[in-house]
Amino acid sequence: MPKLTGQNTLKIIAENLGVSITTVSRVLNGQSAKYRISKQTEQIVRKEATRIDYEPNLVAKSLRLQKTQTLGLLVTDIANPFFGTLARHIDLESRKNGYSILLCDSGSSTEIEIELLRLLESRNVDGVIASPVGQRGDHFEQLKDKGMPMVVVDRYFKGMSIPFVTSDNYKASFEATKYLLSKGHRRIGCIQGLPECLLNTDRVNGYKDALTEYGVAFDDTLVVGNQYNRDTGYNETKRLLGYNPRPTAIFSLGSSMAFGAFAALMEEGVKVPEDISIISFDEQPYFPFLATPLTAIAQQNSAMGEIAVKMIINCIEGRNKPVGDGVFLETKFNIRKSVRDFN
Amino acid sequence: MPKLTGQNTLKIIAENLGVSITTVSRVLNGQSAKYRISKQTEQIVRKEATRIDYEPNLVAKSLRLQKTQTLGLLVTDIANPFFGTLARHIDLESRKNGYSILLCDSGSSTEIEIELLRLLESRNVDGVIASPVGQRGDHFEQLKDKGMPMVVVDRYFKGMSIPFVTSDNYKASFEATKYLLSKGHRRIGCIQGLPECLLNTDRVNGYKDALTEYGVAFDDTLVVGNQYNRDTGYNETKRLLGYNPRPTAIFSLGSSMAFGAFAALMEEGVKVPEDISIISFDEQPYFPFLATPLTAIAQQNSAMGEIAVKMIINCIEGRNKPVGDGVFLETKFNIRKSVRDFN
DNA sequence: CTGAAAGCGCTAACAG
DNA sequence: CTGTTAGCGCTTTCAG
Repeated sequence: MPKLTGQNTLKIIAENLGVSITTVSRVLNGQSAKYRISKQTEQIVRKEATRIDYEPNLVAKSLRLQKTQTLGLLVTDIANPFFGTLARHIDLESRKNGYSILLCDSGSSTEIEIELLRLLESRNVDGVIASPVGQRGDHFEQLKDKGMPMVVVDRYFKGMSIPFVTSDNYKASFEATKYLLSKGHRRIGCIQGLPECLLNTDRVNGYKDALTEYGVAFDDTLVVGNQYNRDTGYNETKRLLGYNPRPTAIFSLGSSMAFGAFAALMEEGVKVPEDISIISFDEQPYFPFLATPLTAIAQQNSAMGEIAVKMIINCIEGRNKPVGDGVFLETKFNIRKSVRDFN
Repeated sequence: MPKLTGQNTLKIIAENLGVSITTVSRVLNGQSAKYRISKQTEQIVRKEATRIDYEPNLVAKSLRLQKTQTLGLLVTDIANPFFGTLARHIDLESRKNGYSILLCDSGSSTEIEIELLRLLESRNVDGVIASPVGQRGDHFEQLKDKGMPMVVVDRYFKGMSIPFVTSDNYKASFEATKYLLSKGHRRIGCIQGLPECLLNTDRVNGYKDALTEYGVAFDDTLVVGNQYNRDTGYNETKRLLGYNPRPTAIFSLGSSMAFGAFAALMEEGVKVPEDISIISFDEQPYFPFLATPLTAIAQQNSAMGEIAVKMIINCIEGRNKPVGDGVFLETKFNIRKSVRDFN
């Protein structure tokens, strides 16, 4: 009696049945019609396959086809809910299209990022969706130039030739700042992420231009921070609190920083929004339930993931549908209770 | 001039150099000494490899070695910060040991879970770390019986033969409930997750036994809910609010449910802890900053991930170090402001 | 309608 | 010290 469990192969089925491996392969790949395989042969092959619970060896298939049906997902921190949500949608959408996800967390280290990119290449992923750590994207461009389909999410670079999906950062930032200005704020601290990152620059520019529109002189000492993380928000907020005159509002260019900022404020006993106002770029589900519900710019998380997958699959499968250079998604401004109205 | 970019192979190096593929393979795998390859040969091989920027084809290697250096990570929802954090540590620890992570999000669907398990098998992962959806773990046992190394995190099953890492759920729940009782609460609503899941049962039992210790009769109408998600917390809280007499406290057996519960309470204008108290099993970073800072049971997230990886690698590499049946990690009870003291 | 044979890129006997 | 050969499991010409 042939074996029932374990690693079955086409060969085993073929031997059990006395047909060729080729035939089994064809049947199981739905090519019976194409090769005019007799209904009867097809029947017995299928039957035997289910009987021994055959599972194709995708590694062998990958090697042969030079296609792994795998996408590399490179993020800076999968524990960050922003990327968690993104990953979820990327995972779902990928699976729908027959791809699996190889997860890589760079921990915001460029060095590791480079290493991981090599790993993904070595593992022959069909494409990579990445949210880069830093300012320079040379290693991304390099990989892309080697022919690896790539899509960048959230962050992007100056003069980058890689298609990307992100939010309309400039516009969202511009309007959030105008909102602050319209409420009478004139001295607005801005906690930024990676300074040279285009994502960041766009947000900062939105902030600046809004000030200009209101005839408020730009004060570069008010723009602080250099990392998209909680500690930055925390530390820079404490620094801003020491300013004289103290800013009346803080615009945080990321939700982790906003969280850190909020924590610092609470720790210092500074009341929001009475003593200081705060707005966050990027939303979190718990924002409405904080001690002071946070006003925030919500990004289209799920759309971002789905579009990224669609773009990369377009690249991979070389469909004619034009792959845009980049997509800027609309954001939603959720006004809550963290901004004081001076009017 | 030989090519410089693209998919290089051992063969290319061998041809460029006029040596055999075997030799190249040996050098690049650090077996020069073992095979007494001349320093000179080693030199030129290494040089050529870096010159053409050779990257081994891990798919081919996997097929040949019957080992993919890949771990399947199966979770119910990667967007949930609990799993996000877990994933992060699993990813880091895996990479340290030379493994990559194939991410699979079941979306809490058993059907998809089964499908994904087959996929992971098909992809020849060396092992799987899973946080199962439901009550029954048959498909997990089946895969394990086929010889797949497996470790279960967070959740676990009755009579399961798969090693697991989780928190000391019973004890943590027992003590949290006692805390509530010590503050004078006698009517304590309990929002549970999957009823038949052992993780849940343990937590419910801790709750029950604490009541018993305080001589409080167990009222099964007070145990509500059936899913580890926000909606459950939200809906069941609204239901509990309708009870007469109304419970004075809610013990939520998961943080997503606690979040939903908190949202429901705020929406209904019920004050925490004045009108009703709340405790959450499982901690979230934002809990201290909510409108009422939530008292919660913190789990050892990072340790859980690291231990899971160590366990699975032990299984895979069949080291002698005994792999325990299961590990129950200590929890930490973080007392904040969400429990009213009736004393 | 079916099969034999080659080969994806790699490692590991075995041979010298 | 180095090379030849076989083969991991699969798909795909090519041949019949």
